[in-house]
Amino acid sequence: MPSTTASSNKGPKNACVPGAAPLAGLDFRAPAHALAPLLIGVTLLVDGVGGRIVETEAYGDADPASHSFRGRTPRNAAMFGPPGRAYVYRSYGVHWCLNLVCGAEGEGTAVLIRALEPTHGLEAMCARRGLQDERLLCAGPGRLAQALGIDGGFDQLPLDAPPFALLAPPADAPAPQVVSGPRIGITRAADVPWRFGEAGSRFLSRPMRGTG
DNA sequence: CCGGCGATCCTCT
DNA sequence: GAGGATCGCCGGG
Repeated sequence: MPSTTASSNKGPKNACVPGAAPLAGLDFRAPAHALAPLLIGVTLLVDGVGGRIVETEAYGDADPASHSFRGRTPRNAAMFGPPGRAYVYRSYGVHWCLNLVCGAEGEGTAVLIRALEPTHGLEAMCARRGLQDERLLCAGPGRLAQALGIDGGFDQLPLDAPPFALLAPPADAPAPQVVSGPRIGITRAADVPWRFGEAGSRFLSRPMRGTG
């Protein structure tokens, strides 16, 4: 169904940018705790490889668990830049982890992508991970970064252009049931229920215990 | 199935 | 100089 009334001012901001990848209709100016559950069910691709987001965590303004809590540093600079870009950091000196910067510019908020249901480029992901087991390909922030080939060179890259792509779920797809619970692997603000996941998904990094 | 620990490196105290 | 927004392996129950 071609629309002759083309682009209204309600459309995505990047709708007319040549070469721009879709942003799945998401508004990255939203606060992290509001955006994080909306990302469940969205497909995340890097160079066409990736899957459906099934687990996220919000890291907010004045959040003691956030890398941005003690102010801007060289490592977390991406968090204080414009929303809609990547923040990639190295964890435990070994793993890379991907965040999507959101909120107001300079606020220092982001959403950590914790798990994907693999859907695109299974062969490439298995090769990078050295695994056959589909369930473990992207079940964790370090695992999914390895599967998608994400490293420090992806820090600060915009999410609305290659190699990144964010695809909204099909219009006829049932909305995923999203549950929340405490975030994983942190010591401060450990009770804040800012971990979000698709209920019943077998691709989570760990089972969701929390309430819906 | 579960808990413990080493890897590995950079950041901030 | 300590400690991670982690992972995978090892050992024991």
